Amino acid sequence: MADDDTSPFTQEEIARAQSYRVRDYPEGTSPEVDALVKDIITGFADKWTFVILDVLWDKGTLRFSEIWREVPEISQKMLTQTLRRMERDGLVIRTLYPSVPPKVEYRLSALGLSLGAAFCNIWVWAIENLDDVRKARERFDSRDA
Amino acid sequence: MADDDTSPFTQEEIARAQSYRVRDYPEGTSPEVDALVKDIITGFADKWTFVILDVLWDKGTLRFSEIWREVPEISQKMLTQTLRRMERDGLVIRTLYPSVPPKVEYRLSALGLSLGAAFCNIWVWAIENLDDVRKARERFDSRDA
DNA sequence: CGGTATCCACTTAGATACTG
DNA sequence: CAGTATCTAAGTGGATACCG
Repeated sequence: MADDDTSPFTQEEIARAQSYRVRDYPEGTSPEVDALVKDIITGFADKWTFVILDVLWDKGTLRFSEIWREVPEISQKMLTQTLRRMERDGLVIRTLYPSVPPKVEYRLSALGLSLGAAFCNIWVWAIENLDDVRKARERFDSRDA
Repeated sequence: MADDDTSPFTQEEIARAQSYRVRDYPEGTSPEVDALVKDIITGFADKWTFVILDVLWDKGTLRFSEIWREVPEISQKMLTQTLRRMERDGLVIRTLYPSVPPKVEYRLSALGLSLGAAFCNIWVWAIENLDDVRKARERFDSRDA
């Protein structure tokens, strides 16, 4: 949003909003980079990626079954799929111990760790604004009661 | 992740990751709050919400058709749906001018603005780590060539 | 202009069965 | 244990037509 005085927000609101933000956008991003970035973001804007990132952030290194225990609502298929995609994107490191039965461990890479840190702000936002969202929903839903 | 010395990351990697993060989690979140927060997050972890949040952040106040012009790939149905949900969640403010033909303007609420600020970090992360992700993908894809 | 309603193609994800 | 393969139910989103 432009930082001129057409802003519909008070200084206080803006300051509060900015408290969730660390850095400014880099200058002069090309439309091409823009598109790629949007691609990456929308690719990661996935329910399970979010949850698994959170779990690995909290617990460190986990086996496949241990992750599953932390997130029982996920199906085995989706867990495998999500982990595979995160591995492909360089977010998690998969270590296979060739024993019988096999043992596979997952942990965040440095890249995944940094993405987790970025997501932290969203998490904090959600906690701090949970009530406002709830109230907004109630207000909206009771408008046509 | 636990901050003990079992961490698989170097101090530098951790410092770098933390540069995307503003605040720590609040202490002692209950499992109940946890679930609600996860709900909100996964509810917002949606492709179009992300894009529209970005557009309104950049442009300020826009009419329905103006948003659509900024995001031509979206269908009218999804645009309406997404905007409606964002309005319900208190993220955007919808102003209807009862003229003929009707004119409807959308802008971020203070709540939406603060969520946008939080998402800013993800955006910055994507820009700065675009290349690493691309390389990781190439490496992964060429492993079984 | 800014929607809503309907229909339909396609994707997605859960359940189940099987395997190295 | 940690997957893969297959089938199917449900959900999602696009196209189209129409409306205040």
